[in-house]
Amino acid sequence: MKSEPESYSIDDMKRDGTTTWDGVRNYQARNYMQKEMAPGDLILFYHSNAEPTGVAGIIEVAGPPGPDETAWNHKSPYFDPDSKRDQPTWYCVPVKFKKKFARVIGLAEIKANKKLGSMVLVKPGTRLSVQPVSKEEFEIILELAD
DNA sequence: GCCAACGTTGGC
DNA sequence: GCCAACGTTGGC
Repeated sequence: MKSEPESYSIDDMKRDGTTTWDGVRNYQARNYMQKEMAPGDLILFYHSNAEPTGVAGIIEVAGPPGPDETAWNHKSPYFDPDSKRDQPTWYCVPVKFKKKFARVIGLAEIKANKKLGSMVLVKPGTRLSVQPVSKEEFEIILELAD
C-alpha cells in the first residue's frame, strides 16, 4: 500500500497503531481491498513521492473490508455523491502497525534486484496505490530490511 | 517543476 | 462505442 509520507507516513501509522485505509478512489485498488485481502494479511507500507521513495515498514490487515465512510462526508476531499448508503461505491480495510524498517528499502534498490523484477511495483506504468505482492517478494523485501 | 502513463469524463 | 480532453499519480 502506497502513501505519501507528507500526508500519512509510517511514523503516523506507528503513532496511531490502527487506521482505516480510506480515500482510495480507484476501482482496481478498491477491489484488492474489498475482495483479495483478509484479516491477518501482511502489507508493505510504501512511501511514494518522498525522499527516499520505497518500502518503509510493515502493516497488517486488521479486519474485514467495510464501506469507505469518507465518501459520504461532504467535508471530506474524498466525498463522492455517487456512493449510496445502501450500495457503497468505495470500500476499504482497517490496518494496524506492525514494524518500521531501520531504513527505507528504496525503489532503485528494488528495481536493481533481479528477484524482484516481477513485482507489480516495478512494472512500467503501474500507479495503483494498492497492489498485490507475492509471498516470495514480500520475504525478499524483509531480508533486505535486515 | 516537469512530464509520461494512465484512468475517467463527456461530447458525438 | 469511440476518442479527445482533462486530472491524477508518482518518479526524477
